[in-house]
Amino acid sequence: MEEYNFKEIEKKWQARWEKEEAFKAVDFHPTKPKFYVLYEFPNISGNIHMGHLKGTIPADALARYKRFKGYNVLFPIGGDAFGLPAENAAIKTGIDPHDFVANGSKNIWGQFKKLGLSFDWDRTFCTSDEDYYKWTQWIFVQLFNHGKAYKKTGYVNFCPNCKTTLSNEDSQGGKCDRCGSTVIQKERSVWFLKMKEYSEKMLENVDRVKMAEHLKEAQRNWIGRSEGMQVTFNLLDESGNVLDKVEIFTTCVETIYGVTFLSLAPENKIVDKLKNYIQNFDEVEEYREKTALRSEFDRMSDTKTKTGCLVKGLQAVNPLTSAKVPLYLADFVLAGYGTGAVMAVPTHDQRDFEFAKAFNMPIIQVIEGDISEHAVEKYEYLAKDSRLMNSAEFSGMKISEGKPKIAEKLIKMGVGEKKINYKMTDWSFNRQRYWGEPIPIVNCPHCGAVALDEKDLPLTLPKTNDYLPNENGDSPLSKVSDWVNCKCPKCGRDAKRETDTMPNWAGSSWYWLRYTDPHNKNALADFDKLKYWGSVDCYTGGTEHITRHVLYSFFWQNFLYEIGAVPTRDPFVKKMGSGLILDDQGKKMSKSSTNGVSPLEVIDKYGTDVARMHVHFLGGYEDNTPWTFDGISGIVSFINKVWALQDIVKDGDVSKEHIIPLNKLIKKVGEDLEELRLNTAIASFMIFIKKVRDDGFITKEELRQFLILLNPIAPHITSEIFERVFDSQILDQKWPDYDEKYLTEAVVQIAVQVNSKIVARVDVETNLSNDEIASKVQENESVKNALLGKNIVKTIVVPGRIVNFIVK
RNA sequence: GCUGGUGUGGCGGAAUGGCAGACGCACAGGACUUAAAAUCCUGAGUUCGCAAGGACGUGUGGGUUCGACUCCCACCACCAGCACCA
Repeated sequence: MEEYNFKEIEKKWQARWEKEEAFKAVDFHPTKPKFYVLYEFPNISGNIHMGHLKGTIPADALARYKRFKGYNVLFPIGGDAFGLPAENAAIKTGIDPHDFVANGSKNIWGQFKKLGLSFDWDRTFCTSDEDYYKWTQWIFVQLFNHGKAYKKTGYVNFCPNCKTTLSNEDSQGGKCDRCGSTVIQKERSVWFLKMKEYSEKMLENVDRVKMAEHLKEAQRNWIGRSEGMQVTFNLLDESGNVLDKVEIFTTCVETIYGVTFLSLAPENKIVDKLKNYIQNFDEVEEYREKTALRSEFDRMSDTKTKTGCLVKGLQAVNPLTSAKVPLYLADFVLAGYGTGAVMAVPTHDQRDFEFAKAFNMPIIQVIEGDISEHAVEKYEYLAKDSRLMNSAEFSGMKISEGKPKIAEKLIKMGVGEKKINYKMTDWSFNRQRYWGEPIPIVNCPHCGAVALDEKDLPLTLPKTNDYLPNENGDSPLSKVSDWVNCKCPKCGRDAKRETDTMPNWAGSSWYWLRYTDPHNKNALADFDKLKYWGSVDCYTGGTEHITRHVLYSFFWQNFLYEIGAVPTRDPFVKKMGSGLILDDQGKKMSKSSTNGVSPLEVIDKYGTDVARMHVHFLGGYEDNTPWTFDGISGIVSFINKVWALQDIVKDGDVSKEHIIPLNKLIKKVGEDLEELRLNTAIASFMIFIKKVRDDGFITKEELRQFLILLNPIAPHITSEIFERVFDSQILDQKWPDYDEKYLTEAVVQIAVQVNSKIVARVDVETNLSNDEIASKVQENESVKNALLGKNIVKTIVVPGRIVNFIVK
């Protein structure tokens, strides 16, 4: 047998798969059940990197496996193309982003083909294709027409480097998601999508979709649900007349007897409303101006120093105690969360504790615990279920008992109601960028904001060669005046188009739906096709998108479901987060990392099957694994052994020597593929091949089954051997079944223990009963000796594994 | 700080509460070879011992159990998410 020429053979099969369109998904297949596997489509930029290899090949293995199992598999690919790389290239080199994407997608898909990925190439598209973004715009119009998109002026995240507004999701950790610059706050008029309304539904998505716990937790954290109470405090003037009221939000209503002041966000409107009663309004204004200058990130990163400003002339009344307490403005109180006002309980909230110390405020302890150094905080006293004190009739009660009673009293008095707050805010949706979907809105001086009709979509992006915002920070589109000036679709008078574009996350928030019907001209996808393909059964991709893209996806799918555009609420049944390939510094391996290894290099040197298997073998799909060439020789040697099976193949059905190893292999590999635990699947292939090589033969039937099992992991070599030996296509084969009765050997070695200490290992027939096993092992000399003169008080038998005699 | 996760040889990593370290790499010895590479065989957790064999071993300390990497409690370290969210 000649050596395995991976270069030639892998190329041959890749060409054949492409020519024969081997992996086309069939809409409405008459007999096969559907299975939808999705890999997070790549950003159209340069070349593929290790992250793509790590992310795609397990999905490919799953897709190939499910086809053998008789499923009609949809495994599509596309391009996330409205994004930074194309725009940056345009700014830097003047290349038209349309061309950049056309070339870039061709390049990256070509490289995917070299990975031997079994995509349905008939369903590809980029988010920047006109007949795709037509429907992204259509979704925006639906959001607008259903009151889920609105424009509002206020302080929003702004990246001074990218010169664009950003959403919270794009500013995680106070850094711009695209360039890493520190995000500042800027006042602008911004389009928002009412994502916050969907908080509960999105939390339900999080619960339902199968995902690793840490991913669910990250999402729950981001949505930030918190149950509490909204309580009304009356505001009085100096002489005690009720002027107004202020609502506060608290999750710790049990501490209400310990309130010694209220803290308001500097932006709180009540201050303006009661301006005339405030004696130090100059001071108040000065404080507000000072805090306005600090960016929100600044305010949040400096948590040590507490600043504030007493509002003189006003006081608040604790509804339960009637105690009059002062009012402060404090910049740690965020205007955008809850009511922008909190009750301060210095003994049970560390921030209030520090504030009270800084401003010499009185403190009242209402829950037992040591308050000499720190406040006794919620997580602490709740865990202990401590007792209340200084709380009138509730004193002495445990929190678990007192808290609901205090809440009930406030509700009865009409000054409190239960309330749920979320950290997640509405999605700030427009960007001052060229390369994005134009927002299909016309601003008419008479009709206001008017959405385009469906017949006028797509609103295409005009060509330009000026990709920078103007000096006011308006989108580059604002400079294309013959595009901007238009007629109002409603009244026909002169109007101007919205010139901002959508964020790069817009197109990715629904793309899995389009794959079900990518060429549809009349709808985002045919409803029956959406129904047929349903939710994505397994969605693989990076974990870095878990609190961005995946949450946006939940949001949009919920909305589309509610307006009847799609038949399912959950976009995905299961979401798997691909681990990272790390470089030798333990950092994410990327193109920019100094010692980044390109998958193309590896393929060139070792072949695709080896590269794929090596990455699988490095570790679990969801684990981060450092890249190393160490160990790749083991895979090379395995592949060579697979090739050499052709030398020892002989005619015949499954032999009695191999029937058990083969059945075990079928079971193990199938289970591992279901869970994408491919490292252990590979280990079991190695064990099997060792066995047949030791025996010096493999029968044709055994080889047939072996090649099918291995094909999802090493598709090229298995296709080639199959064709050579069986003169037919492996893709037409069915996944072999295993038989329970061939999973255990007739005789197994079990360990015999006396008082849990191993004294012997004994071969035992597997068909014996527990009692028979116990007496059989006692025939063994070492066991006999160990039991000599002892009294067996208990015998534990675990068939196939262990016998333990407890003696006295 | 809060939340979630992880902790196993020299390394990557296996183990439904039942023989810890599968499989692979690296390593050592051997075969083949003039030699090397490749290939094949053998060995190997640590430690004491020439050996037979013994002791100790899954981050640390306790517990439950006939039996714990696995379950429970406390602690430590690392990774990730959130972080003045009331």
